[in-house]
Amino acid sequence: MKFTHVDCGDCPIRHRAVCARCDGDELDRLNEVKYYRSFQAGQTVVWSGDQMDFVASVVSGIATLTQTMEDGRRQMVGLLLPSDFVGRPGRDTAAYDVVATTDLVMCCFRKKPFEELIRTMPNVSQRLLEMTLDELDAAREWMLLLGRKTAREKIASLIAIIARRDASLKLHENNENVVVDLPLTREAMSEYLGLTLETVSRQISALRKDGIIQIQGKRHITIPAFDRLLEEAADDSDGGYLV
Amino acid sequence: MKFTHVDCGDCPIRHRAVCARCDGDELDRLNEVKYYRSFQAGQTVVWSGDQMDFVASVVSGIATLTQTMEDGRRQMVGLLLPSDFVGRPGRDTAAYDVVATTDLVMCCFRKKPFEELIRTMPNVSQRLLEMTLDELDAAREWMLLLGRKTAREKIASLIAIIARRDASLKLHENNENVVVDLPLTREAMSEYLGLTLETVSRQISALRKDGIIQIQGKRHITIPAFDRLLEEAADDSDGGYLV
DNA sequence: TGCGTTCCATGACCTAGATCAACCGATGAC
DNA sequence: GTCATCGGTTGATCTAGGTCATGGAACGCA
Repeated sequence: MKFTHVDCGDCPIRHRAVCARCDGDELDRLNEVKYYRSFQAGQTVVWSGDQMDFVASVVSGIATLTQTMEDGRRQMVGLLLPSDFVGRPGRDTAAYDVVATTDLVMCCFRKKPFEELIRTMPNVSQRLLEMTLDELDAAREWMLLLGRKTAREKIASLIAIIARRDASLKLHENNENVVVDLPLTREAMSEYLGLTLETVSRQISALRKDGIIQIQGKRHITIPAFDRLLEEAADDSDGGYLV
Repeated sequence: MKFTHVDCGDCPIRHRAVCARCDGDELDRLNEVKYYRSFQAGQTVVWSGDQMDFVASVVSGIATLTQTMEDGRRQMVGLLLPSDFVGRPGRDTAAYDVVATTDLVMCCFRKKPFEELIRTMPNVSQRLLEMTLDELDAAREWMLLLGRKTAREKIASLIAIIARRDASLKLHENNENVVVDLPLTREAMSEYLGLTLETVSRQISALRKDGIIQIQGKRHITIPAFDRLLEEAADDSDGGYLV
């Protein structure tokens, strides 16, 4: 068994997802059940409770997983950035609303045959286990945020999380003047953080007034000193620094 | 390859954990790296950041996973009941404090050889994937609770969750007079729910005054009508009913 | 028998964040 | 060119839950 790092067939990105360690034969089998789908910003990929006959990884764009209560209260429970994986082998209805917040391209795998591949390709099931464990860690970090952080800390944490995720693409010298484009509306942020959108808006303004962040337009943020943002986030996780 | 449901060697329970589908040979290999550990109530299994050279499943008793911030704020991120699994293949330091809240017996597997078994025994890695996905679902339900539920709803949800978990052992006719023994102190409940222990105490009193629950002693609870508790919990998940 | 300690309940008060409301600029349809 | 909509900001006010403080029951222990 070869262990090579290769792209997933003709996917435009090197998936963190399902095939990082598969060899040629295995990729052929994955490719057989693979197809692409595109969604426009705002479009719903699936509604909670609906049939979901595929699993997928994000190629480009951003999507959210959201839970809704009967009276309309909403809580985001997952944020899908490029290379993230959605879908649950072994379940055939979606447990959450999946919504594209920007234009979105997903690399989908038909569920039934994919489940068969998991059974017969240990590389795929191990990769999936690793990714799921990572997501569980992220969910638990998020639980700390929801349960114990103040509004200001929540905002600072969110900005730091997003900055870290797309920082892997860019280079920053000395963690100064890090630039982020928020991919979420104030409302989506409030659903992420368990706040109202007014509180989100106010706290962003407060961070700006205190010089922690600078804002150009509504979504474009410059962070003069990333360390100071992390202090505001009360973020003692060691993965604190970019790059 | 046989697929049989067997106990894990001489474990006193049928693990939901790692070996539900393994056959004789595979169980032998699991047994080679297996050992038991007991802990007293209150004892710490591992501290966050410490070496953790095993993974384990709970045989009896209850343990909690908790994250602590630098200033002492604490958030529980996992509640381990019998048959639950702890430990992260592929990491060698614990990410959370693991504390026994009652006397606890764990069935441990030495990490290094266990990781090897995952690589070579697809049954084990698939079982682990299923369990991790279940935990991720639970974590996301928990996020909804932390982010959007009121104190009263949080308490009702917690009681319902615990009732459901140990209800699988007992029989209830018609979901009436369900009995639960809370395995947690008021403080531990507050760490679970993202509240203070005073609020927990007050809300439990309120549910008692409103006839949703009855209390004998401090921890023993009778639920006259489980449906009414679920309404209080604002719990629209379909797994709502016992049994 | 008295004395800590642990766990829990409840009262008095305060504050962070929710709620309600007004307003602004950009965009796009007709 | 006007009007409606969407995303965002900010102000005024309210309240759920936090904070601080007191007391009480159960338990172990010398």
